[in-house]
Order: sequence, then structure tokens, then C-alpha cells
Amino acid sequence: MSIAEVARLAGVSTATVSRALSGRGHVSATARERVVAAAQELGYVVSQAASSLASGRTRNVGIVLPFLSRWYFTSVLEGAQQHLMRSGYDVTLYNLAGDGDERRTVFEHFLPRQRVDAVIAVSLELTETEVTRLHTLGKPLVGVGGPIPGVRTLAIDDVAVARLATEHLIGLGHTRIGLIGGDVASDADFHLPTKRRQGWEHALRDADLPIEERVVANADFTVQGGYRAAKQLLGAPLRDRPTAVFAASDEMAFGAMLAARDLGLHVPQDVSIVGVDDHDTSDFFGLTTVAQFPREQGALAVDILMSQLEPGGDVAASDTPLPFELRVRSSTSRPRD
Amino acid sequence: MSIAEVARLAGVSTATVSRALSGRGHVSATARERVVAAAQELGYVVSQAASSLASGRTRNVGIVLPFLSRWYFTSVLEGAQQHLMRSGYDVTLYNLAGDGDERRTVFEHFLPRQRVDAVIAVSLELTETEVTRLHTLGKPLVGVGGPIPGVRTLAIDDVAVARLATEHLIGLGHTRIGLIGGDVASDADFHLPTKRRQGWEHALRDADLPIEERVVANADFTVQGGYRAAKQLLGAPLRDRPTAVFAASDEMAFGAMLAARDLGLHVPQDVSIVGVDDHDTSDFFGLTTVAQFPREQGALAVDILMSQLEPGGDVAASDTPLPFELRVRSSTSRPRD
DNA sequence: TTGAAAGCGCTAACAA
DNA sequence: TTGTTAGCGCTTTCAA
Repeated sequence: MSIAEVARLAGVSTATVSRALSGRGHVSATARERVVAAAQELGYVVSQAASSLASGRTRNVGIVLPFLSRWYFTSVLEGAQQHLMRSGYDVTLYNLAGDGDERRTVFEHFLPRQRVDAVIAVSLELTETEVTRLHTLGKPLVGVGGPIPGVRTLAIDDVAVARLATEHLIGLGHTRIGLIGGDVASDADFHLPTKRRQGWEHALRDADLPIEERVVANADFTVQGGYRAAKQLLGAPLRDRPTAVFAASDEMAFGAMLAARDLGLHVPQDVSIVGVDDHDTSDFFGLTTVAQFPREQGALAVDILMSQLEPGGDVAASDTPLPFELRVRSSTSRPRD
Repeated sequence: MSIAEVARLAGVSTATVSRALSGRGHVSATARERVVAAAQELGYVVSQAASSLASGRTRNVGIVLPFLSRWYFTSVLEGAQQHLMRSGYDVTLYNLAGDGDERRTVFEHFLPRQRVDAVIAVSLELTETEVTRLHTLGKPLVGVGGPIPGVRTLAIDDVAVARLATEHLIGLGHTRIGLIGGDVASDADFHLPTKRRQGWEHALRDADLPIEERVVANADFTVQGGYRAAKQLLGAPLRDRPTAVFAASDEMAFGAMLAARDLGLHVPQDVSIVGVDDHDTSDFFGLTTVAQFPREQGALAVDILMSQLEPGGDVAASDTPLPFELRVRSSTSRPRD
């Protein structure tokens, strides 16, 4: 089943078939119709290999991410994949979970072998070597979830997000506001924990509130980690115990809510809790949070790539900052008098 | 950067380079060394497109799944992807979430275009047309998570799993055991809800316990759904209230645990709860569950494909049933006297 | 064990 | 607008 058979059946040349089916170059309406009909009849689908070899385009995008097991990553992936599929692009997945070896293999072996036209890197801080490698290959690259030097990246303003969450608590009248931040290990990639901590500090400082180390506990962005950290903070004697906690992710906030309950504290009467993300289950937990929109972030990354890949593609998706939004639910309230 | 340059530098023909690098055909040790050195020096990586076109092999496997947002699916994907990468294979992801249109596009347009050597279908019941389409293309296909007629599939024995969970409760002395099953919508794919319900029924019947509709509530496999269903079951007057609940997934079991707490019931003193999966957070919740091993299932699917794809591949991974295992934690105990 | 050379199926430059 | 044709870079027969 090759293009030649379609050409024969349609009574045109292979070049015309190629043009008609790919939409590149001019083809008369009649020719196009006959080609489409012939292709349909024969069940013809172009061979990607042949097409790529001849054209240099693969119609395939590589998506590189550090984990598959966290809500944020799969959401970005889902958004990007759906959007790419609509443009006729395939997605090749490179998951870097596991030893660091995998990372090297991906960059030195998998990505260069001309299988992808472009790369989306999710929450990965690429090294200069890695960026250079992709650029020398002429592969457009866009980052999602944090800045990569010299590369177009999409990320919410993490400082502002944390500040917004904290200001929400301050606005309710809280003055002793704890922080469940990210630990050093999770800071590796985009200093996200650091930024979210900064936002919390800025908000406190602006309100003339003290920044105290004893209301800070760090964790690894899991429910369990958030639980442990919250136990630590909320187990303190009443005079030291925060009346509100800002958790740097919803999953940690869930852990904090469970910890509060296990300590016999009521949320929000005894302690208010706010997270970041708007995870699928946050609504169920009644968690107040600052929503970000990873599916849309994935889709936007695709738009940007398409504008570089396709001649008439959506022109240069603008540089507007990514949206985030406070969603107030039942986990926050005024402190008890 | 083509094979010709490597050949020139190594002082051999392109055929020898191809043989040396692919490992197919005989090459003298010296020739191989020189080729490898030359390739290394030039940073040469074969062009997949050219290689595929010439050989008919893509070294790429398509993985089709219905969702990305659930633990089971991403775990299978992760296991399969890591395993494939080790064999030098890429993974192209086809996520069918969204309208049914996507499903058709994937099968009629994306999969046939000679981009993949084989397909792994996760928790999808393919139609005959879809299976035939793949077979005519000569693409090996293996299913994970449920049977596909006429296709090698990997799945735990869902009836046995549910029976085991229920028998655990019976063994502890429970006689009124509720079921949080899957609703009709989620039954579409592999009748998994139906099978897990059957296991529950078998266990009860074997123990001469009655099967009562009023201790059954169905949900959609989410935490929230499990919560609602459990509220229903556990809100019943004492004489009707089950002393134990089998939930057909861990996520629903989490919901049930939360519901119990909100009703002021203690787990396991007032009600025992058991799930299925051994989700990442189950240990944290102290949830007794029947573990299955999706990462390993994904890896096994790959082994099977490899044995069909690679000449000397692991020969026919055997047909042994997939393992599952009761993990007893703190959510189950004897009923209160 | 090696090399020469004929494709693999398509695209795109060029000519008509 | 259409057709002719020369590659794209590799693999794999076939012969040596």
C-alpha cells in the first residue's frame, strides 16, 4: 500500500497525491477529491518513516518529565498530548524517573535520533549541555513549570502564588501563619520550594508579621510528608501553634488536614489550611487553594511549538504571565477569638 | 552527519557500519571497534526515519490508555516505558480521554501510519474491528488490565482478588459485609466492577452469608465517590449497618475511611475497610488491601512484545497468572462483640 | 567477513 | 496546476 497505488487509482502522479494529502502546494479541487477518494478506498495512510526521511519533519514531539506519578505532571502531559493529537502530531514520552543514567541516555541517545521535531520539558531544569544539544539539533524546545536559561518557558509566578495564599490568611486576621514548604531534595529542579517560601515571607513582612523558623516544616510534596510536617507544627503548645498553615502543594495540604483532625483540631475553627494547585480532589476536601491550570499550560506549550514548527501556525503565543486564582473553600476562616 | 561519514572515518563500508552498530550480521572485532570509535567521535546517532524505512522496524511501541489521571494507568505506563527504554525502544502515547472521536482517530489514523512496531492497550476493551485493524497491519498487540478476545492479555483474576479481600473480612468474624462497587459507567471496559462484585458474592455464599442489596453502593472509583457510597452504607441504622466494607479500589476505600470518620465511626473498631490496588498512599492510610503490581504488569507486557519482535528475545513469557497479595494493615480487625 | 548497490516510500525542486 | 525525478539515510541482499 504505497502512494503509487493511490496515484494510479486516482489517475494522477505521486507528487499530486502527496500534495493533496499533505495540504502543501496547490492542487485542483477535482484532483484533490479523486485523491482523497482513492486513498479512502485503499485505506491508505502515509508512511511516517518515508515522509520524515524525505521531508525532515517527523510530526512527533518529545515530552520529557521527571515523574509520572504526580498530578501536576500527568495533567500537563494530558493537556499537551490532546492538543498535539488535534494537530496530527504524535507524542513520544521520556520519563526520567529512575536513576540519573536514564537522563543521560535520553539526551544523548533518544532525543538526537531524529524521532522528534521538538521537545517539551516539564519541571526540569536542563543543563546548558542539554539545552545546547537540542539547539544544535535544531529542535525547538519549550519548558513548562519553571525557567530554563535561554529557553522559552511557561511557569506561574510562584512567589506571587504563595504570597496570594498567605495574604488570604492574613486578610482573615491570622497573625501566626505556618509554612509547610518543600525540602531540599525537591528544590533541585526549579527552586520552587524556595520561591513559595519567599512569597510567604513577603506577605508576612508586608503585614509586619514576624518570620519565625519554628512555624516552618518542610516535606516532599506528598500527602504523607504534609501529614508529618503538620503534626510537627500543630503539636506545638498553644502559644506557639500557628492558627493557619500555608502548604506549598495541595497534596501536602491534604496531609495537613488529616493531621489536624488526628490531633483533634477542627479545620478551619482551630486551624486554617491553604494549598496550591487545585488538585482534582481539593474540591472534595473543601480545601482553599490557589489554582493553577496544568492542562492549559501543556496546551499553551504546544501552541508555542506549533508557531515555530508550522509555517502558518498560531503566531507567537504571547508572553502573558500564566494565570492562577484563589479558590476559597471551607478550610480557611477567621481565627477563633 | 550520516552513516557515510562514519564509514569514511572508520575506513569501512556503510554496510559494515550498519552491521556493527545494529548488531545484526557478522563483523570482525577490529572493524566493530573502529566503527564504534568513529561513531563516538562524530557523535553519530542513526536516523530512525531512514532506518525504519529501510528495515521496516521502528523501534517504537504505542501505548494506548483511557486516562492518565489514575494511579493504575500511570503505573502501568511507567513500568512499560522504563522497560522499553532499556531495550532502546521509544514509547508513543495515545491517551483516549476526551470524546470518542479521539478513539477512532487513533485507530484509523495514528496507529496505522507505520510509526509503531507493536501496541500495548491498557484497560481497554478493543472492538473486533480495532483488533483486526492492528492484526492486518502485522502489529503485535498485548492487553494489560483485562481480556481482549483473541489477544494475549495480562490481568489479575479480579474475581479471586475480590474474594480474597472478602474472605479476609469473613475470617475476622464479620458477617455483614458491605460492598462499594463500580458503577455502570465504569463497567464499560472490562466488567471489572462486575467481576469484583462476583468475588464478593462468592465469598459470602461460600460462608453461607446472605447477599443483601442494601449493603451495596456503587461509585466511580474516585475518593469522592467512595465517600458518598460509604456515607450511604454506614449511615444505616445499627441493625443494618455493615461492620465491614469491601471497596473495589483503594481510592474508593480512602473515601470510605473518611466517611466513617465524619460519621464518628472508628476504623477498624466500628467498621473494617479493605480495598484493592495498594495505591502509593495506602500504606499511609493504614489501609488493608489486595495489592496488584501495575509497574510489573507493564514490564511484563513489554517482555511479551519483545519476544515477538526481537529474534532472540525472551522467549514467550509464560502464561502464569498475575500475582496479587493481601496486605493487612490497620483498617481491618475483628468486629466489636 | 566485507563491499557494492538496489531499494524502502515519500517529498520537493524543477520543468512543463 | 501537474508530472518527472533526484534524493532523504539507512538496511540488506548478493557476490566476492
